[in-house]
Amino acid sequence: MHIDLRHLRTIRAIARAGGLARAADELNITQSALSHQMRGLEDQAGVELFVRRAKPLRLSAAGQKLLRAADRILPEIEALADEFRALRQGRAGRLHIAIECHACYDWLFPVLEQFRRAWPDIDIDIRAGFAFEALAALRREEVDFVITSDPEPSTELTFHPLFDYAPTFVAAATSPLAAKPFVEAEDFRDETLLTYPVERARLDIFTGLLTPAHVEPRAVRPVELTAVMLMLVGAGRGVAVLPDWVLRDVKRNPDYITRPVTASGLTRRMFAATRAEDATQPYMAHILRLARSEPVKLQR
Amino acid sequence: MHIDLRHLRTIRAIARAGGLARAADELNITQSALSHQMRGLEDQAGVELFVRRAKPLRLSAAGQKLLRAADRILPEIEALADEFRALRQGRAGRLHIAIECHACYDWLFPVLEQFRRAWPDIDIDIRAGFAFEALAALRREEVDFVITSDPEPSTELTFHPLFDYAPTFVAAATSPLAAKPFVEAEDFRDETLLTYPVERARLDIFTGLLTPAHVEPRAVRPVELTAVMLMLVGAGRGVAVLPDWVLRDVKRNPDYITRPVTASGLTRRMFAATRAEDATQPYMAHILRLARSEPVKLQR
DNA sequence: GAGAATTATGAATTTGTCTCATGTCTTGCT
DNA sequence: AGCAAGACATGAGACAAATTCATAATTCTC
Repeated sequence: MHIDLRHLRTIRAIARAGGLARAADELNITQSALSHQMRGLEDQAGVELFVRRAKPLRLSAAGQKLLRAADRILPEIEALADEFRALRQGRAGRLHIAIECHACYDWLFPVLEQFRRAWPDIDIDIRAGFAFEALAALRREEVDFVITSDPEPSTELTFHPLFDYAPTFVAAATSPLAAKPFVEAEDFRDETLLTYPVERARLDIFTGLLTPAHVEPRAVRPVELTAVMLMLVGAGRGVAVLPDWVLRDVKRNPDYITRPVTASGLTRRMFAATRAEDATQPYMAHILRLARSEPVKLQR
Repeated sequence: MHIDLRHLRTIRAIARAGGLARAADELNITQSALSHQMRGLEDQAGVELFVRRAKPLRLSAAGQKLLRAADRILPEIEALADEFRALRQGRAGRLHIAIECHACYDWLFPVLEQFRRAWPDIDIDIRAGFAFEALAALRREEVDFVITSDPEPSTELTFHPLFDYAPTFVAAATSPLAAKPFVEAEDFRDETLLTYPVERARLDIFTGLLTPAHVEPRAVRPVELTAVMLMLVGAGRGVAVLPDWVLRDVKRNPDYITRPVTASGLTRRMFAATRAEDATQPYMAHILRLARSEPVKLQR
């Protein structure tokens, strides 16, 4: 059977207008077309849709079933069209985020909380960016927003600078290194270094200091969670290098000391990557604005 | 926007099959057609429906919305088609009944109760047939089944004989007429006659006796309900002529007497009228069978 | 029962959908 | 890295279907 949305619209118009002629007017087609159309459906379905004998035209049992179906289905189609419109206008959309940076959860959650309120129709999700190549996933549209500190030149992707941060050394207050105004590569030789469990190429302390200096810490211990890492540091079980914003609370804690890495301090820049085509979306502009301002508050 | 059920079926097949080519196979259509089709909707709606860059093909945000809509809407269409099929096969249908005969409720309700159980998909309704021309309404398909004792020749309508009944005189046991073996026209001259509030042409006692004999009762008092009528008769406030099946209980009640009307008794035949086209429907056959057997039980 | 209004019908036209042939892109293999 | 295989895109033409136009047939109203 070949029921079609057109038939639903037509039966609805006929019921509303109370006749083919008026309904045709309403739908901006000829009365003839409606007659043919309904006739076609009647033939296909093998049922009478309305009682032709009587004026005003009345719907038959089958016609009423059709009408009820129309009243249920057409609004759904309308809603779908609205959703598409919203998508096209950028009111709705998808924002699946991949973070290559463990410590970024700290500022990302507050950012998303604000964003969610402003853009209720955007579908938000976060995918831990450690199991896969985040930028490749971005290119393949598996995610839409990647937080990374390693931009790579690309015409397809846009890298939006978010903020600068200083990978900062943190140790227990009892550490001998507390005596130094800053730490340097050699200082790590006898330390247990606590890091997130990712490849060294994505760890600031290795890319920015230890790898160029060819220094290997006494031990490198992977730790998943920032809070656990800080706990271990406080207990003197190791030292760590973390973004400054993570250490905001720790700086005021007498159990810890924080020191710049090298005399001048390391400086890194955090980026958000999007596909170039998406970069103009209003909601992208908004989350970028939030992702620039929110972490800075944490750094102060 | 020109969303169509075809698009819903297609997106569903694509999601199920995991690609245009396989989906095309499933729908018995070329891959090219699907490509064109989806492209057309994308152009119209101004949204991307799936991520083409990656294999296996994945639905975009918009595509997923479309798919969800399809999963909600297509089953409704299926259900509608099923209903049409039921209507065509005569499993479903409408049985709106008009009765011109007040006393017929007595047997009609038990009949409908049985019928309802056998044909749950038939839409049953009763419309008191007093306010309008029942047979005209039948012709105009405002009702589907008319209970009447006045058939009129028609090619369009079919009159199915149901059963014969005897309009029977009933009075209080204290009535002087109790002495007579039957009543005749002259006996009404000094009586208050209780009747249903309908035109005389539809009252058996007038059409069958009083009008031909040119006898006018002392008074004619309209009463709506059969039970009330019998109560008034029992109290000696009037006499009535009612179908025999209504008087089944009264016959065994010493407060009442019942007598044939005229020496030979009146005999009338009850009919059910349907449109000729409907007469072959299986459910019509069923209700006719019930309407023939049930009243006879009441008459015994 | 004539006129007005409404629906039905048939042929022609327009519109839209599908297929065919082929191009382009992605991917997986060596 | 290059090539073959698989999968989607594209354009032109064939085909089907929906619509229109013109007109006939109903039904209702006065």
